[in-house]
Amino acid sequence: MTIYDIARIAGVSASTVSRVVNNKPGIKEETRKQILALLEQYDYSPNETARGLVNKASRMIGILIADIRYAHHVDIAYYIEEEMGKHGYCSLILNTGLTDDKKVDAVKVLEQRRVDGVILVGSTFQCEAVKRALESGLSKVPVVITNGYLDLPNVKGVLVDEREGVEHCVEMLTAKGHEKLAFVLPNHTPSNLSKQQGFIQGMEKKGWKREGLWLYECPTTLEDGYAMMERILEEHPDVEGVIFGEDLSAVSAIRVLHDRKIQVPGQVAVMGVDNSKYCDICYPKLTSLNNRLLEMSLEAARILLDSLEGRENPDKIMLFSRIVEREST
Amino acid sequence: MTIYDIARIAGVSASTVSRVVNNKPGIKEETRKQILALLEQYDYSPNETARGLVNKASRMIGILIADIRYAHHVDIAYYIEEEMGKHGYCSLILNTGLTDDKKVDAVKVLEQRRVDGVILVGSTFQCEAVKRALESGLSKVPVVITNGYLDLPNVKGVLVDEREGVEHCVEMLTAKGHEKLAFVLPNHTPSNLSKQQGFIQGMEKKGWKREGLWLYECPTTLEDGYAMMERILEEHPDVEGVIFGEDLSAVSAIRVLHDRKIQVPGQVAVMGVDNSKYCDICYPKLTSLNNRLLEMSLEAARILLDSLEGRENPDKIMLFSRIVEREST
DNA sequence: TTGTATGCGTTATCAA
DNA sequence: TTGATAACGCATACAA
Repeated sequence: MTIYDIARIAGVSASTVSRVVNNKPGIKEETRKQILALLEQYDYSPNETARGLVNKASRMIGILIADIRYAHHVDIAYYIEEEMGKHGYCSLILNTGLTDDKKVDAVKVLEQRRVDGVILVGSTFQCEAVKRALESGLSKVPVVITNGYLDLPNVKGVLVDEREGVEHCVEMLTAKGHEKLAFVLPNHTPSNLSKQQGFIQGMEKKGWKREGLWLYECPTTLEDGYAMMERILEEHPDVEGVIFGEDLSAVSAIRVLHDRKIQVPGQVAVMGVDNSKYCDICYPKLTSLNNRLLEMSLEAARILLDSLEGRENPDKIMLFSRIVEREST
Repeated sequence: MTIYDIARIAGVSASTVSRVVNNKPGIKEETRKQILALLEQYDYSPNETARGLVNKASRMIGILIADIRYAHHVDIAYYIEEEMGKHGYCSLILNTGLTDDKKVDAVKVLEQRRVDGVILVGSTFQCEAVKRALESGLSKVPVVITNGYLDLPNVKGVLVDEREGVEHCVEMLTAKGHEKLAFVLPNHTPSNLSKQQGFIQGMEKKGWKREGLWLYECPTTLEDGYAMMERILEEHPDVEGVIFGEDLSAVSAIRVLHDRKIQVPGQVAVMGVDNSKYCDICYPKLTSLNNRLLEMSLEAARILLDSLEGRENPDKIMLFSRIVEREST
């Protein structure tokens, strides 16, 4: 059923039907009613593809995300999809993984689909490869990156001061008497590296030497988190607190301590980052740095909508993280 | 940059460029090379919207999901997106919530977008409203529903025998000496109701009367799960086991028992359904009925691809659930 | 091997 | 208030 079909049945031209469909003025009330009835009767549904072609707007946005299965990522995707949906935009969600080539491929897909805007979820997209891909293919559409920044005229960033946040974590733990701390770095994203930076600076303020700090690296899985905590305990049996760069491995670490009958937080305090659902599920409940991912995603959607509708916004917006204390500290 | 632009620069016609772009035969090797170079040089990217219009195929599929934030839903969406992406299809993921009108709206959106196929995630879409919406708008495209079935010529279903699965849970628990069991029903989806049915039948086999069974209802949240378990303990202090229709509330229940120093599974055994990530995060780890959501989603994607590419498949495919024992039973 | 013409379903411009 | 016509970018049948 196209506007031509409807037009033929109604005995009018296609443009008249189009006007009715789009609620344009300048149509006699009588014909409008008649056509509206026909539209209803034949269950007419406008072809968005054709609209997109002539309007040069797909009313779709792209959401690039390393892996939507991470609890904090999925929340972001959910809220963005919901918010954009309210404004008539569909979301094309692409899981890219962490490798450059797949991220670039995903940008190409969005380019072919002629999305009207893009949201990059996570600082992993703050990299040269993505920057170049955006420059070549998507330099004309607004882009928002959460938890990162790309120096491109069409890209805006929503950031969280995770560096400072983790520094506060160090302060809080030492204030509670946990002085011998370790930090566990997840993937090498700019965001994670800045968390590590915060740890280093926090410890230096307490008089520790940079070289002597207990810095570790560990992938974002339960299994790796478990092995990580075991290793820390082996290498530093006197450890008094561990800050993990994300929640999932921290959750496993808690379990290690529990299995070994090491008091949490009595003997060893544990913290995560992301303030995800996992924090309330493990035992004891995990204290975590709330890096405001929810607010960040809503901000990102808002900024993208602003750009899409011609409203101005600053290039960078900064949110402040805060510690959510639970039972593990 | 369109094929016309490239054609003009190359001094050929647009159809020649189109043929090169689509790797069609019947082009002199020399011109092909020349155009390929130009395509590369000018960073040509075919407009999928225009292609979709002429090909009458969007190469997009729709994924309808009540709420992608549920751990088991997001896994499904992830695997479907990945699998379809490999075959050149983009996924339009829409969160519909549980109300009929929003589900119907989502179907309309997919209709307007002229998706080539649809996957409905979860038995919540097995309802009259969705059925009618599909009939009116999407009767021409293949649809696959996971964990449910709709009697429509273009709809195929992938099902899991959760009824039988929960019946086995009852058997297992009673075999371990937990005889006084309660069941907690999440939302009233067909899937959840069949789990409850399995519980009832399992208990009846053990000689219980249907009327005396301890049946409860509880939304899928940590808070509600906590209150639920408290209520069960209050009303039935002699309870020996609880089967929750999904994992999240079960996780909270475990915490209640732990807080009250009630041994799990010594005094009270707890089970969930979905075998989600949550099971490994809580303490003690949660035994859960694996309803094979991962395999189901891959099957759904495979069936949809088969339909899209003209291969036949049975209308229903049944998978069998199995219990994954952890520490809570 | 290549080009011309047409159509996909819309919206928009201009004329009536 | 309405209609004819031309785009939008591409693929394809047919002609050359």
